[in-house]
Amino acid sequence: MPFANTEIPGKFQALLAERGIRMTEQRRAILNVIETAKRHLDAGQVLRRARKLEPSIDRSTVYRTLGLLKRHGLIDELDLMHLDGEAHYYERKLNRDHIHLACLRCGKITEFVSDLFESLKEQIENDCQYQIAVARLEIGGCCSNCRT
Amino acid sequence: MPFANTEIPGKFQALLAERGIRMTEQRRAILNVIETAKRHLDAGQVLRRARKLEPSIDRSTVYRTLGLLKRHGLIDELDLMHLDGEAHYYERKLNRDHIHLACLRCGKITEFVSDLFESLKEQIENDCQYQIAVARLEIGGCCSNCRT
DNA sequence: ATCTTAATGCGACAGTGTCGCATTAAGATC
DNA sequence: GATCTTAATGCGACACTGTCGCATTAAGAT
Repeated sequence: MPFANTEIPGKFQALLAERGIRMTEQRRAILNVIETAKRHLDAGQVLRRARKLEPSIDRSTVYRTLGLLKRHGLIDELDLMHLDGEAHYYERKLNRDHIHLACLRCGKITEFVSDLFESLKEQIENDCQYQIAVARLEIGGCCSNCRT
Repeated sequence: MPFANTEIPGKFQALLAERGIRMTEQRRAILNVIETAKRHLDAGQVLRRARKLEPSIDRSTVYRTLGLLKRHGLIDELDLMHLDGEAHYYERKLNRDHIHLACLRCGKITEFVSDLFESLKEQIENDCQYQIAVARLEIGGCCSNCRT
């Protein structure tokens, strides 16, 4: 998935094994797809790609696996301003939260990290007495390419 | 909708009239529902409430009207971390963007404004050369009530 | 009162995501 | 390696959201 690709492939598998979760051919295929994806994929795209590795995989297995990874905090679920239909997109969770900018004209997704974002989250935790589990900042607008 | 309820009821109707958009009984009912709502409503809830004022209203009219209001920048569409199903929630657009905090335990939605958020948006516009149309910051976590 | 055309209701549809249930296979145990 | 327990799978059915085309209705200008 986008951004620093410093993650070790197979990390998901190791992390799930640690927690005593069974590994199946289907899961291996799905994890592989997500770990090696270069862009944000929705559930349907994950299914189609995983089927190339393991043709028997069913739609519901993909949803169940995505749910599993979400519950274990290994992936984040995004809407990306619903640029294309109503599906959700998934990406590996990295050490640092990032902001998603979706160009409403060309559909390009840009990622951005910011210390200000980190400060804002801290402010919220303090001022609102909130314990943040997920923070999703999505921006829709017009990218520089589309304005020139 | 939540927050400072300083808006004049009927404002939507006036704004749409200004732009030469036809007013119908159905639209009046839907606008009324959204303008007087005290919490975030999804399309289905808007439909049910609007039907109490104008029983003939169809589902597709609600969707078309929500689309109209969105296109004219009068309402914002939210996901609220999909606390309940996959529907979208709608709220009157106010002068100032606010952050939505969704408690994953009790489902309570809290709203929060922050200068830091405004600065962050400025930073993004500058650093990324982006023209922001919509900025949606949604946070999932645990509210103070649920932790005591 | 007439006319144009935007807006509506209706029906059909595609897509996403969920669930129950019978079957299969992971991986622990011997 | 064979056996066993139970988690995971595939399948089918389902609910729900959101979209669209089309014939009909009614807004509001004339």
